[in-house]
Amino acid sequence: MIDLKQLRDDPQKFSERLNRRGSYNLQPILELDHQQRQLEVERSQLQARSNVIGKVMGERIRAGAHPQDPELKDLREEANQIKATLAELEPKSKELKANLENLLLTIPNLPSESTPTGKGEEDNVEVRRWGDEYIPQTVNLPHWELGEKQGILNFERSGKVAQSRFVTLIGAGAALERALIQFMLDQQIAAGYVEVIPPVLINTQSLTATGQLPKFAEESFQCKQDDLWLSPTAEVPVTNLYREEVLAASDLPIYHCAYTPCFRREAGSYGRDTRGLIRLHQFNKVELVKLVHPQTSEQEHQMLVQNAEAILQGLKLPYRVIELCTGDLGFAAAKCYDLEVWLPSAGKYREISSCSNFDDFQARRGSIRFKEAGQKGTQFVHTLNGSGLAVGRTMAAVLENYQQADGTVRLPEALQPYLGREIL
RNA sequence: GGAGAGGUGGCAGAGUGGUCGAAUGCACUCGACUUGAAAUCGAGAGAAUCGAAAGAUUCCGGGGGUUCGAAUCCCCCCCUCUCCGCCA
Repeated sequence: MIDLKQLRDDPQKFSERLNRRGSYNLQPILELDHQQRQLEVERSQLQARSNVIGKVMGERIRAGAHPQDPELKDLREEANQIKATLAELEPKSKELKANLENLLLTIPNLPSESTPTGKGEEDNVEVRRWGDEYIPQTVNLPHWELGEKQGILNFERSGKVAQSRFVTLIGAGAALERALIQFMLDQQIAAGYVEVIPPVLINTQSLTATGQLPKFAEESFQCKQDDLWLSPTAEVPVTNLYREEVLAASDLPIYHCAYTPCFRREAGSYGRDTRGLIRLHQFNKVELVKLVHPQTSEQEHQMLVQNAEAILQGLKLPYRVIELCTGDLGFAAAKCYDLEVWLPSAGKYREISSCSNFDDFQARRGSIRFKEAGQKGTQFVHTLNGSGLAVGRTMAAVLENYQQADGTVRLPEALQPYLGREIL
């Protein structure tokens, strides 16, 4: 959530920053805010008088006054008047507040100063490339053909069990998936992340806090009977572990890694990536989540990206780092780097990790605060997260980049100990 | 699913209609004592909103109600715990 106070104090500057993303009309928010505050002044003055009356009557009665005394009767009548007026004001005030809140929830985060300005994908900036020398020189089978040929991936039967865009991993395929997960977790735990296995059914409040709701409801699977949703990413449950908490400054930074299945409806992606492991309704991911002191969040973000890169480097998979421009930035993000792995079947780099800094946007929506010892008041933490990595896409990259002329796959050295073999 | 108990400040835990934003303990801050620390003693200190400030309002799981006045009484919902049932 954006900071209403900041918006109010300097609407001009605020909308300039926001409009680097696209065009947003903040006028209705400012107007509602103004009305709401006026009403609030009126309401609180009446309430103050009512409180005084209550206090006075209490004192009199305890001092032995009779409730039927004329003086008390007058007070009681005045209080009843006030109560009637308040009863008219309150529904209005509630409605204003709700409308304001609903509007605020649809405004995306401000891009950070350093985020490049641009309209869309084409304006993203390549930051660096790694591992050109590992790009295969020969033309190989796409991973889904290879996987089906080897009998380690099965899409057809998965469609029977669920729908299209689901996969079943079989034999060495399942083992490879587990090995990748284990490898990723081992690396991230060594890098200082504390592993968690969170719920993957999550409530509406949690999705609202991290920014998936209310705007992107059609992206998630919902269990309507229970107000629960299937987690689209571990970002949601892990960040929400700390929702509505006041942490001690000394608790920060908090680093978590989490392996979870992720579920996405992929509404509106008909016809895109219809084959293979690239775009599924259910996939596995190892996620990195950080809650940090605002002063450190920029460095923490750089480190987070490096932690994700370390997995690709460990697997010797060629990749590049892209910084997203303002137009391509996710709803809640202030700054974001994507890691894109080389995918021979596509002849291009494909996203395999997205590492975002949300500043205090999610923390404000979820009320995740911290307190500096000895200081008054609280501050919002900064939240960050990134994939470390998307497991299915990593498997696709391994199968394609490590394919040999005879149709076998020579496993990356880092994975060999996990699988107890060199060739797949 | 059935029966019972409970949800109070960062944490623990009192409080059953009026001066309760709330005792007490822990943790926290400042001061004294000490070479320093610990221990001890004294003082301070909840959060949010509006306000330049003084101050005002709100907050005792959530929502409604009774009352001049609700943490406290009534209704609904959610959550946690215990027992029973079922189940991996």
